[in-house]
Amino acid sequence: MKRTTLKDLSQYLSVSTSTISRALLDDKDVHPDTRKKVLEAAEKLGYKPNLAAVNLKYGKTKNIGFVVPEMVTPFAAAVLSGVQKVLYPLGYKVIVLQSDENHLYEKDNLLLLQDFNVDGILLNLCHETANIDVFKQIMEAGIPLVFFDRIPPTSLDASHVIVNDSIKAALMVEHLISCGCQKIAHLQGPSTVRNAVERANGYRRIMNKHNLFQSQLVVQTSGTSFADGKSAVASLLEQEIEFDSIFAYTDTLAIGAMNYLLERKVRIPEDVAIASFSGTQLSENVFPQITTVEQPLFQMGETAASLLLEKITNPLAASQTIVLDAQMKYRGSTVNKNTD
Amino acid sequence: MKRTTLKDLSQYLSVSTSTISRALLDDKDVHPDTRKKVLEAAEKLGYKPNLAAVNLKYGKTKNIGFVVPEMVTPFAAAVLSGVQKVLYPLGYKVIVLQSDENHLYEKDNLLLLQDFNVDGILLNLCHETANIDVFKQIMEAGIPLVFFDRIPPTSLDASHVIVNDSIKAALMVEHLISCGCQKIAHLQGPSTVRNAVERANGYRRIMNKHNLFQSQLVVQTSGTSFADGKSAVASLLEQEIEFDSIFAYTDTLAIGAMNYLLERKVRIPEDVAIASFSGTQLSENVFPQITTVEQPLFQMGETAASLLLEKITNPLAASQTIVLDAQMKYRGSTVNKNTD
DNA sequence: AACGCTATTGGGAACGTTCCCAAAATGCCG
DNA sequence: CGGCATTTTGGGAACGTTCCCAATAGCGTT
Repeated sequence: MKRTTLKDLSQYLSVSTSTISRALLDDKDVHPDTRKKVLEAAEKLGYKPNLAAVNLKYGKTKNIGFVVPEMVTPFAAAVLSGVQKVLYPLGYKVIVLQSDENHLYEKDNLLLLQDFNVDGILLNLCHETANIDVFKQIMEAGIPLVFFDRIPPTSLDASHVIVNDSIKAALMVEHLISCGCQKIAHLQGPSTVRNAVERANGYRRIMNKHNLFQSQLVVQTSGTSFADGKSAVASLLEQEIEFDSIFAYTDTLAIGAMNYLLERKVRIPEDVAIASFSGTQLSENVFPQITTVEQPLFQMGETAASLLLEKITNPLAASQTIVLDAQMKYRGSTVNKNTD
Repeated sequence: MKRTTLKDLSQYLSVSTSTISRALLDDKDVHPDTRKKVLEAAEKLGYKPNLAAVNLKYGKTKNIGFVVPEMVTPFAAAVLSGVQKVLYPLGYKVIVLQSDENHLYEKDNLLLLQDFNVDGILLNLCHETANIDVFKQIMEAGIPLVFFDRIPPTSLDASHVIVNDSIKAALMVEHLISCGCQKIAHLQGPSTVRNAVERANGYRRIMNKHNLFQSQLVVQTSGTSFADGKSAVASLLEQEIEFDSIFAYTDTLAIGAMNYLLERKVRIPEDVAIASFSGTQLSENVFPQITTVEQPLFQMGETAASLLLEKITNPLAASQTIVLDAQMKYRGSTVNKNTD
């Protein structure tokens, strides 16, 4: 069961390991005949290079860390698919870690990846500022870091992939208004996340523009779970704050809120219209389907992976921030609100 | 920026690399004083062992493959958490691969992992029989394979983790009957998956027992997506087959079906009760919440990882099949069906 | 003081590659 | 056919560990 090594091939063919290595690596100066012989023998003996040895030699592990707050939501999974699409054909291995929306775990995860000696890290962070020191330390250790979706505030010298949150949030609020909504509640998400703030800014801008803004309509949640969405809308009801629609930071918040309302026989969208921002399949797999800003998640993964590769192959490459275009999806949770 | 190596420490302390290695590995015969010195120096110079070198030395990669049909459903994510819980503290790296419910991709993934020289593979397969040869070949190459959830039919010498599908499915059908259901449709899922067949068996047994079985009530879907659930229930409606409830192979099928019915103003559970089998968060995050057989997913991951570790540390360890206990969860999609 | 223990240390091979450098083989020219 | 350039090959160091084996130091015994 022992793996066949270069040495085995060398013995089998009575040719030095140097030549074999060259033949296998498609080196120019090796005789076509010997190359052919080598390739055949390799095939026959089932030779597979020992990656540990190669890694040792090159000083690279070909491991990439992928750290996300959670994976129970399809968000990270969709991004991961894009990442894998780019990275696997190149022989990279993607190591997935979940931080459980806890920056302490996030720190552990990052340090673990550093121990693993990964060639680079793709990160969707769970707290904007908590681990800045860790990010810095890792980058100083020569491990490139690329952020996607939720990025850190200070300008670390790292690449980022985001969407234009503020503008698309603004468009979504305009849409709600065009549906006849006036009292648009906003479930904002944690203030420790840049995204949430950006989207809230877009919301506020349009609400002000139409002279509809009321601070009490904005509910800040501590997380982004379904439960957070529920408790947010519950608090609105409890305080008897009137609202005819909801714009939520994520699909999960929106769905949590919607379910809470449906339990109370509130009609969607007739009584309350609902819109969100995210782009996971979730918004399509509930009833009614939720109007949302759909982010190009697969593309986000591809882009982040490409940026990381750039940094890996050339550590001096300039950092970039790529802004992807998200799409408006109008669905049952908002349209035809007033046709009853 | 160069990593500090044993040699650096050796030079710094004027002590041989052997001793340093011993001190770091907690070898018994090294003087306490020198050990202390070594540990301090290692700390000070930020020594991290080069895993590539260690792997080369030991002939292990400490990489584990985790291959699943998809990750957009929280199922695999929950199992993965359990796997990580067990494996990460031991220094293993988990490489995640998605097969997109396509056995050709599954094959590619497995071969990729073999190229990566992983120490073992955790696998939830997407087709029972298609890749048996690949499984065999990989196991013959000395890479242990542990199956969870969907396992292959023939008795490969591999460990498995499953739940008792048939019994729990039966219990669920009994529950539906106790809710007053008589015409229980079953969305079966692909016949190429053992699970689906087991659950269908449980269903059929109880239906027969109560003399309720009608073959037309069973719809076999080609996949397990939301869309499959929709089209399955659509075909029932189209054929004008009467049903007062649905028992679905997975949460996704159930939800797809439910949404389709809700769109058509069918009341859940009053007109049609719905039950499923899975245990993902999905069933709780729709309205009404879905009655389901909840599998212990985290535990499934832990168990599978432990079984794999056993095989890794002792290649001659006997294969085991561990059957976990799933829990019945009664929720709004079935209870109080007849209180209107 | 010589001896034999044990506790501690050092030297160096080995893991499987890659690649530099030198050696050998080949081809071509006059 | 000698000499030179060019193609092709081989030897062996290096990557950073671990661990076997040998060497040394320390210490108690007689």
